[in-house]
Amino acid sequence: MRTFVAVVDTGQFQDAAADLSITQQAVSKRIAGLEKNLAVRLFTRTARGARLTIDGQAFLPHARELLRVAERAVASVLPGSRPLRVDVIASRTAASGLMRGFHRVHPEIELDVVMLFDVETALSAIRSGAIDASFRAVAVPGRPLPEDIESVRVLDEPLQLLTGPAHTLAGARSVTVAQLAGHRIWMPGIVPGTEWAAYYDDLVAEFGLTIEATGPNFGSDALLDTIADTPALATFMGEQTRLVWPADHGLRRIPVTDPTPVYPHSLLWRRDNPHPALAILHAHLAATVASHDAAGTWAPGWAIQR
Amino acid sequence: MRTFVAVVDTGQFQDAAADLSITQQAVSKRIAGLEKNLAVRLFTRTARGARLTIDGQAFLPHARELLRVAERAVASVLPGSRPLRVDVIASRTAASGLMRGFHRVHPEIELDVVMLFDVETALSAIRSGAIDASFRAVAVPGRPLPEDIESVRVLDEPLQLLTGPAHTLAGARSVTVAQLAGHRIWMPGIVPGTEWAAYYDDLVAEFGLTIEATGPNFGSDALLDTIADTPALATFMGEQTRLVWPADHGLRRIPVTDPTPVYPHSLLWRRDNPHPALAILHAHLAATVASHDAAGTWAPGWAIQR
DNA sequence: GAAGGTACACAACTGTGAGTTGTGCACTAA
DNA sequence: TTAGTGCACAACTCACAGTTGTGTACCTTC
Repeated sequence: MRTFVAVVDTGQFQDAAADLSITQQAVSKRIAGLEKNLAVRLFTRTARGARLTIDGQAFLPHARELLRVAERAVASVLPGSRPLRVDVIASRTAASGLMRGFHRVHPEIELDVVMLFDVETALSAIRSGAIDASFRAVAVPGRPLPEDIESVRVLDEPLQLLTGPAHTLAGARSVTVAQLAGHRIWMPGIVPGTEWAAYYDDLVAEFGLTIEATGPNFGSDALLDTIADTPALATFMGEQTRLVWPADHGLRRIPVTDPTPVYPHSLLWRRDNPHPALAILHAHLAATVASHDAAGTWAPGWAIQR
Repeated sequence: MRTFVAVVDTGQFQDAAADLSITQQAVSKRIAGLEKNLAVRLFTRTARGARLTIDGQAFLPHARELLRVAERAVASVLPGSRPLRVDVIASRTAASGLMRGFHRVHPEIELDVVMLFDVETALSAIRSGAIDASFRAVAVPGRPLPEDIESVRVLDEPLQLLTGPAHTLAGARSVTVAQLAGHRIWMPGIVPGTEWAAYYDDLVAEFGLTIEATGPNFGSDALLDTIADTPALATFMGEQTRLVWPADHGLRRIPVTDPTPVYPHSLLWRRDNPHPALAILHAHLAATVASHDAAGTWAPGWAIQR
């Protein structure tokens, strides 16, 4: 591809060869090989160089695009000034929504979004420099943030109840936390020891809910399937979580009140991380993000910032 | 890249090897080579397979994108069902605007836009099947359309006068064609024998204008530069042509009236071309395109459809 | 804790093919 | 014609991708 583009840019096999520091014959072979693979003639050879055929013209923008993508791919892991690498707690949560908003405002900043296992993994990744920032809930009891990690609370995401159409509460406009006592709430895939587990442990302890956090996570499809079909089962879901689900399947999202449980997202990063885009990310979040610990909401005591 | 993605998808070197019909050792070598080139570890090897490192996670979407682009690149020249290939008379004209509009409405249709030399080249390319359709002005005198080529007039693009800030007409809200007599109008890069030349020949003959079509085309930058700096010089430009030019440079676009010269764009295609997207393109253009030969406009006699 | 199984890495070997040099041919310009 | 330019073909070399064979680490099972 690089050779093809070089020939297009120079207009000659010979000059392209010089650019690539190989012989003209090698360029000839590469182009011939490419043409053979594609079963198409890319250049018309003349005595004054090479001109693109129509197939070559059609191929050219794709070739350039390929080189661009390849360059970005390499840049994504380049130890030097690689794209800003941000860990989000899960796709389709408020955190990735925040990152989408950031990308809209700053499309020039290259981003790589990854998803790590838990806050511990995220912290060691931040400390090692493997990632630049993480959206997580802090600080889980018994795990104070290290000295060199900074954090700022950026968003409280209200939890909603998700039920199937046959659930007792399916018709409610909203439910109070007290009303949820006695109902089975299913949160599969919550791994003990993670911040999710700590969050729901506190929620259970505070309001006497029945949360079944057991069972493997077979993916959100399986979860939603079960919720839709089981009248006695409900689950919690972030307000901003986008369901990938046929709209008419009868799933109901019901706001929870008195108080509204919110999941506290903080941005974590290493104080001495020199990545220029990191400061822009703080500034963006500080400017765009709603207030937290609002009246009528509940978050675990360890997350409340004094 | 394909190997990397295969390992990610299967979670194991062995299964990836089976997918690719090579040995596990070859996969190991390929991944090791990729990691060496990138100077980064992509997988953590465990006794139950391979898991992505953080660098690997960041790299993965780029790798997938690269494969997608590569596939599209091959498809762009695939003799079978390749993307619809359309020739436009020049970028930044109404024709490419039409194609952008078509792409907005039908993003699922793969397009390749090329620019051929003149209507003759376009016609032979259409007949040979190298391209599927072409936006051109027809029918130039002495060159009737072949029997097997169909055409439909799709757009009349009004010409505007483009002047520098010091030009006599720079302050005018609009000018009549009669007012242009005696002014120097410069259209470099118009090659004799092309449909552009035929168009301007007719325009000159009809209204007694002075059009200097001589001189090589050094690109639109050079043209605009000269126009901006030369008080006695102006040029024509399509109303929908987008200038890539600092807005404050003082260039003036002045509508021309009594009558408004319009450049007649037709869509040409081979009657028996079976490409499914071609019919969609006709239908789209028929539905969205404004009327032509409107009152108060002028087009060459050979272009008027009876 | 020993035995067996799984999964990846290393070593040695082989063959393809990318690159090289050398040359030929087609076209252009003087 | 003649000289010059530009790409293709031929023969050769060697690097390396892929193969077989083997080693090692780790997990599972009894």
